[in-house]
Amino acid sequence: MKTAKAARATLADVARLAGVSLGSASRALSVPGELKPATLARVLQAVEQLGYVRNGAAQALASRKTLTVAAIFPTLNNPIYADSMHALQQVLWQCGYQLVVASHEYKPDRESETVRAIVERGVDGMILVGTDHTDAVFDLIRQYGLPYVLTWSLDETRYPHCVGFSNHDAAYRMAKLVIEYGHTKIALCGGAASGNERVRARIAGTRAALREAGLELRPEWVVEQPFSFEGGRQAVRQLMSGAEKPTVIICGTDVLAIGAIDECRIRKIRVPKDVSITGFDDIELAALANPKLTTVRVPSMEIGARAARHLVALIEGRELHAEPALDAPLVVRDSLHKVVS
Amino acid sequence: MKTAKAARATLADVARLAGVSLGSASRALSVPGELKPATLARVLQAVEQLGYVRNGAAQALASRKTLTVAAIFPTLNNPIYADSMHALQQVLWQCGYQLVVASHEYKPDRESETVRAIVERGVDGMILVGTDHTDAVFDLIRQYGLPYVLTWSLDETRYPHCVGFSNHDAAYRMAKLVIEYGHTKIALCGGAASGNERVRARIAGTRAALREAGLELRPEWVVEQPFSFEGGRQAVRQLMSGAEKPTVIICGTDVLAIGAIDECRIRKIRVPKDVSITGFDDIELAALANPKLTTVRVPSMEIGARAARHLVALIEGRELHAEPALDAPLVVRDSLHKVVS
DNA sequence: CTGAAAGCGCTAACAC
DNA sequence: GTGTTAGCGCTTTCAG
Repeated sequence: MKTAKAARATLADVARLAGVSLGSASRALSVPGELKPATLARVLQAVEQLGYVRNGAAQALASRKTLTVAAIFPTLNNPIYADSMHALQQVLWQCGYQLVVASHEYKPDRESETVRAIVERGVDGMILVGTDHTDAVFDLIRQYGLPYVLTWSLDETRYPHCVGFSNHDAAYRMAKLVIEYGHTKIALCGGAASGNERVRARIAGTRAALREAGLELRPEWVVEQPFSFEGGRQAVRQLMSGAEKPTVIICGTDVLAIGAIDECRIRKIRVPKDVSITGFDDIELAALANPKLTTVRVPSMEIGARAARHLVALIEGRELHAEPALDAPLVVRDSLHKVVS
Repeated sequence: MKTAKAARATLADVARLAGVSLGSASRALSVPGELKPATLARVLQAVEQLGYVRNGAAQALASRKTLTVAAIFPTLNNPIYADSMHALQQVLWQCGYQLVVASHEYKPDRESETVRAIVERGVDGMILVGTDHTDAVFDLIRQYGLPYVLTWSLDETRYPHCVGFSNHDAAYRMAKLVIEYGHTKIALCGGAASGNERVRARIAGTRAALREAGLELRPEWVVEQPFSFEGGRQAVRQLMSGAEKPTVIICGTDVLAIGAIDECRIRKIRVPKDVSITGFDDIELAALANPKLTTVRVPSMEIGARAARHLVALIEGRELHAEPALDAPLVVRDSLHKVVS
């Protein structure tokens, strides 16, 4: 075993020990095919002997490649993003890239600061969630010609490198189903719409379906809550305390929906008997909730995996088959009931 | 707005525009206090005008600091790790560090490959989960004097930079409670013990409590399953199909426990009436399960936050108050019943 | 307080 | 094939 304190060996050390030039040593590691087997072997042997490990900073500086990409998520512990990041990282690893992650907690300012810090540190590409970002964010990325892909959404943008689905359409289909089940007293619980085209698109999709059915959302039945169990609870308190109560609450995310269900349980409001509740995301929890959640299945993992592959292709200048819009099918379970009248 | 194609401005460009030397420009960004306000202002103004952004690779190469740390988790989408990573990232961001993440999917080989790739890419420090790692991992890290902190566990190590709790003790306390509730027919469902001192310590803690009570684990009631809902389901199938059945299944994680509960529901085995089930982790889901899970509360977020602070202190050579063992209290809910005999 | 200059460790022409 | 030689963009002595 090597002594701990030894300064990290450099490629020059390797070259010296192997009795070859710096250039050959470098080539041995990057384009081994271009070396005579004998010299290659000597370099490799020296590498082994010295326990040589490349210096990424030097490599990045000289080659202008960091072999690193960044992903910025709203938050890292939301299961949908955790799943997506997991898939993302797996694919990047296969492609030989490292993953830097950050989160902005839904604060636009934090996002641009984060992008700046990351561009500064150096990455070859970037993955962002959603299509709605501040000018500061786009300016920073474009100014350096950094390849980037937008995820989760196809709404409100014409940028070609998007990996996602139509939130509008998914919400539209869910609302259609709700209406088909006979509901007319419909409430909506979403998150903050500002800087988030996904919630806007979902609300718009819902509205579109209602409009077609000649229905309308009452302003007092549209509530905006943070994306948390508590947010869902709060929504129920607000929505189910008035004189007239909705027969269904369409929630913008499963987390909200599950919080809402739990609050109903506490208040002895039966779901879906007294009020139906729908979600969006289809996190694992959705199938374990009681009642099981009727929701929209968002392919988080696939988004991550595809985004990774697409970004790497962009970075490496490979041919890009355009990404197809992903499916986000309705998952009909138990939390949405037909209205009996 | 600057033209998109412009090559990234360098510090030399800034210096030239500001009419100062490269050195002064550099100092303006790193030690602004040592500059005459007037020159500082000129540099800053040039930076602004050029839209200058530091080149991290060059900075890292020259300063031998990457301002980046890596965290390697078993998997990124397990909620306990996602929570921990979230807290970790938040604190690192405050400290001015970026976070590189990777996962090894519980494969020892993948872990060492990952560590190697990360050391190569360059980080100032590293966070690992658990104390049990292959020699390859420790050699790699120590050879370069890379600061590192171990998390989640205090068991089976004497390394001073650990942020975690005693899994042995927590499991011991849970088993004590189970015994106190009158159970004697006790089954255990854990994950793979190899390369994972947390599951070993939990099993050992459980055994210790049983031994004190003159009880013993029957080999056929100790099952090893992957950490997934399906693993928990499988455990129930295995454990509850024999002639004699346990009255309680102590699960090594909440995910396992919730899978087990769900399988019981499907098979009409009442929990906790027919069989009690306990978990470990206290993920959000634990309180939403039906019945609510009796479990051990693992402070995932605090582990992340403390690990980040500790690692940064290590990197920056600051004084290190030793980290205290964290609390992992029992959370008594509904899934564990007293045995009525 | 500021300028000059020597690298940091590696890649990528370019010759041989 | 392999060696030589410029840099990559920044930090950091060392003078002044």
